[in-house]
Amino acid sequence: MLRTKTTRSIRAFYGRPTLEVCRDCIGKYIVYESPIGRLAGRIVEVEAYIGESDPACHAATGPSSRNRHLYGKPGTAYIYKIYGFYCCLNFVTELDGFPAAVLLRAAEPIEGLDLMRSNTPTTLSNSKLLSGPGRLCRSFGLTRDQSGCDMARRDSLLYLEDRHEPEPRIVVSPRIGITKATDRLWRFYDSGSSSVSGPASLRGMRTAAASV
DNA sequence: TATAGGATTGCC
DNA sequence: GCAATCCTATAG
Repeated sequence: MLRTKTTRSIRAFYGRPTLEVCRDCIGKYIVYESPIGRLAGRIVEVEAYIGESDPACHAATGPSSRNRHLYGKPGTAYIYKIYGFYCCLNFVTELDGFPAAVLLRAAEPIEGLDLMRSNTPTTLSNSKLLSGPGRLCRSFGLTRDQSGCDMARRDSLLYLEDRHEPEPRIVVSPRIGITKATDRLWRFYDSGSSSVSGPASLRGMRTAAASV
């Protein structure tokens, strides 16, 4: 990653096994050069959704108008609306045509906190502005209008950035908020971050942290 | 065309 | 604990 590299090499970052991409995302930055200014957050929690054989993946029932971006090139943003209120941001992984993605669930606000607050009237503390997939999109001002954008392009307004910081302590757990395939340990988070989403019982250090 | 439910959040 | 609110998938 990412900005100093070519579109081809950025594409290669996304075009790998989803669980590897998940692990590599923790501690990286999600940046959005939004209409009202530059926003950035340090990613602390993601989940993997992998293929039509994953019952919890939106591609579980095959291609449709809703999930078509999942079948696009790695690095493609896939943003959908949930519960009629919120949006969730994913980016596509693996091979072009294979439906898999990483869901961004939480980040620590780094740049543009005032802009985030202007996007979302809220009483949340700073550390919680991007804590949860709905909050992340709301504070960033991301909607389905940005779905399908190519985050691997060097001129993309939405992209990942590597600030070459030490790798954080990464913990894995079952995915949360779903009812199917809850046995898969496809959620990854930085156990040292106060911005991880979910109840406290799902944010702490685990002794049985598996590796990818 | 009708209806059920969802990768959530915030307030009662 | 539950309502809010809308889009999609599925059934009729």
